[in-house]
Order: sequence, then C-alpha cells, then structure tokens
Amino acid sequence: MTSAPKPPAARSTYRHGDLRRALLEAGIALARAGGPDAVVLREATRRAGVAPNAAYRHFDSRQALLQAVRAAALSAVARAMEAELAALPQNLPPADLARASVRAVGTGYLRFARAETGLFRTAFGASDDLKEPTPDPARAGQSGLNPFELLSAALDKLVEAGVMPPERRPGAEFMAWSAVHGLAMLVIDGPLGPVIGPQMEQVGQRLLDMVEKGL
Amino acid sequence: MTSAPKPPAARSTYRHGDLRRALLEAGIALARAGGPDAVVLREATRRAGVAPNAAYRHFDSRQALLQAVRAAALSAVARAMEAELAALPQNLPPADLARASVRAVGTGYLRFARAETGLFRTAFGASDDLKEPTPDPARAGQSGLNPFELLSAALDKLVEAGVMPPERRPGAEFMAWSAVHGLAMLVIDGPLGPVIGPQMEQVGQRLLDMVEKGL
DNA sequence: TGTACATCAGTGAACGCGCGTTCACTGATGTAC
DNA sequence: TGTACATCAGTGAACGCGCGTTCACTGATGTAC
Repeated sequence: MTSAPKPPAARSTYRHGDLRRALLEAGIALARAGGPDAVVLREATRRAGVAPNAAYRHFDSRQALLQAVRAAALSAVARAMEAELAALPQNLPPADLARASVRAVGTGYLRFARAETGLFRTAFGASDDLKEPTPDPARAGQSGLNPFELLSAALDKLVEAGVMPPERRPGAEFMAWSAVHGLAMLVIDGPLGPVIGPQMEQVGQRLLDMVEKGL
Repeated sequence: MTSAPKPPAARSTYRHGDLRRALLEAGIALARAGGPDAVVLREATRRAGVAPNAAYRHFDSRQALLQAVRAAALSAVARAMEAELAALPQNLPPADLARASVRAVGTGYLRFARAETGLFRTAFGASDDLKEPTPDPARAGQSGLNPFELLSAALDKLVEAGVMPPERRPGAEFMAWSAVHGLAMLVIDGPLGPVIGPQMEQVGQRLLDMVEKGL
C-alpha cells in the first residue's frame, strides 16, 4: 500500500514535547489514507513513538481523537473552498461575482472530495451537526467560517446582488449542498466512481448549472 | 436497543434445510439494523443456530455474504421506487405522467432512505458498480430493473413526452441521482439529520422541483 | 425392496489478530521555599 | 542560589472482546446396484 509509515521517531527525552499534536497529526494521516474507520488509537500512538495508553493523557477516548480529526478535516474543506473563492476575478459585476462565488464553493467541495477522499469521508461521515450554535474555530478556514457557513454566505450574496429572490433563500443551502454532496459521495464511495470519476470536473460543472438554474 | 435477536431456533434435524437463505436473511436483518459494517459472519451463523464455520458451505467469505445482502438491499430500493410509480394516476397526459414518474422515482428513493436507513447505507455504501453489463436480477425489483435503471427509464419517458430536449438527456441520471442521494446521505449519516430530518418530505419535494427545473 | 456407500452439510476446537481500555508504576519537570 | 517535593507525562503489562478463517471430524442423506 503506502510506504512504511514513518519510523517511530525515537525520542531522546522522556517527555514527548507535543504528544497531543503528534497524535492529532497521526490521526489526520490515518484519516487521509483510510477514512474515519482508519483512525485508530493504537496506530496513532505507534506513529508518535509512544505507548498505546499514553494517548489517554490527551484524549478521553478514541472517539475524542476522531472528533478532533474530524474538526481538522472540516477546516481543510473550508480552506479548499476559500482557495476557490480567492481565485475569482474581483472586478466582476456584483451579480456575476455572486453567482461565481456559489460555484466556487461547490467546486472547492467537489475538488476536495476527489483529492482528499479519506478526509472528506471523515469530515462528513458520521452524525455531528455542523450547524451548531457556537461555531468551533477548529472546523473553520482562514475566514473563520466552516464549510456550511461559507456556502450560506455565498447564497446570501446571491440575494444581495438581486440574483435570487429573497423568498427563495431560506433552505437554499440544503438544496445546493445536497446536489454537490450526492455527486461527491457517489463518485467516492458509491457506484459512480468508475463511471464518471474521470469526467468529474465537467459533470460537477453541469451539476452546478442545474443548481443555479433550479434554485 | 432492539429486542433479543430471536432464539437460536433449535433445530431438530442435523441438516438445516435452507441455511443459505437463513444466513442471507440474518445478514439482511443485521444490515437493516446497523448498515454494512454490522453484517458479520459469526452473528449471522448465531442467528441461524449453526456453528460459525458452517457459513463457509454457502459463502466463500464475509465479503460474499455482504455482496448478497447488498443485492437484496438494492432490490428493496427498486421495489420502493416501483411502489411510488404504481401509485401514480394513470390517466395523466403523457408529459405530466413523465414528470410525475421522475418525481416518483426520487420520492421512493428518499422515503426508503428514511425508512430503511441501514439497508440504504448497505445498498449504496461501498464501491460496486451498479451500471453493469449483465444486470443482476437479485438487485432488481418486480419490473426486473434495478434502481439506476428505473431512474433511467423515467428520464427516457421525459424525452419521449417532449418535456426534455434529447440533447440534454445524456448524463441526466447523474444529475438527478446526485441531488437526491446527497440529501439522503446528509440526513442519514451527515450533519443535516437533526436539522431537516423532520421536514424531509417537503425538503425532498423542493429538491425535486429544483432538479426538474434545472435539468 | 434392501443394502452399501459416496456425498457433503454441519461440528468442535483452535489459530492469530488488533483493538480499546485499565492498572499500578516511574521518572523528568518546574515551582515554593 | 540550592534543594525538597508535588505534579503529571509517559511506561509496561495485562484484560477481555469479537472477529474471520482453517483443520480434521461426524453424521444424515439419497442414489446405484
């Protein structure tokens, strides 16, 4: 499979120094390679060069580690979206910019799903409401917004620019997200991988056309 | 959790009679309750009242059992779609009937995802191309079509009825399926469960509006 | 119609695996005096 | 500036768990003669 997972990194000091971070990073690497189920305490400690139970100084349980990894994965998704947004030409008329922003968010999502499948599945795998009262900064990108909030903001711009009638705005994020998420899942995990994986980019753009027209 | 999983059903005969079917049905019950990961050989044999290794007379491996369960789950999805199709009024003008058929397929999919979450996740979880050269009847409903084929047929009707221009037809199933699948996954496994689960029916219909308009 | 025998479905015991988690511990750190 | 000591990060060993899978077997079936 992958090349040998890094030598145990023999410590010289008794104290590790930053074991929490090391475990988190090992967890992220595991998630990247194998999705949420691959985030395994013992393996993370092995990679950190530490006894298995040492993890319990920093995480209450495997679940707690997985939770932290998930937050990091969400943050990575947010940053992928932000990168697409940042690449937009800023001199567009407001209506075009608003439309392009929604597309950029969707495109970032789809590209991330393709490029970082394991992290994507970790981010959106198990239940854990993203639309929470107190936003967790660990899940956000540089803008301080998490993926769901980035999408919401883009849709708000659509209304402000007069592209979308305000009465259609409520709930629009569920529509847009569903479309994009479904394509991602079908390609990644589902039966459509081999069929449309290669043409993901075009299929994705056409899907975004549909969303734009249909909203 | 659920009530005790059926007494071992003490056999009187040495031969079981229909162990293959019993294992398959136990597997389906496990999938229904816990998704694909819950389909476990040892538990299936326990429920069938048989030694663990007896399963190997009928399935090469756990994977083979899971495969058979998946086919059954796909067939159940197809039947849910067919039920929605059968409930349509047959006296509609062709264009309306075609549109209603596409909606019915989508509605069947979404309702099944809500009602039979475990089976749904088993059907569409891991990679296994559904669009195969030789259709497996074990995956089909009464019509002999599997879920993907039912959707394709409904979209074909849309073209025949003159509702959709033929040049938009190719690849349309990916668009429609993505939208519906995404909503299902977000509600089932993802962060949207608590948020829109209760209003699934309306959100689903609105999503189908979007697809209809956007295609 | 009766009997020998091949077939093969199910048994019993065991294997090795990796996991999460708990226990009582040891040894470096940094703070209080 | 030097030393006693509390703190707590990491250790070593062990637990029980359930899993998939293999082995050599046993016992009922049904077919050939």
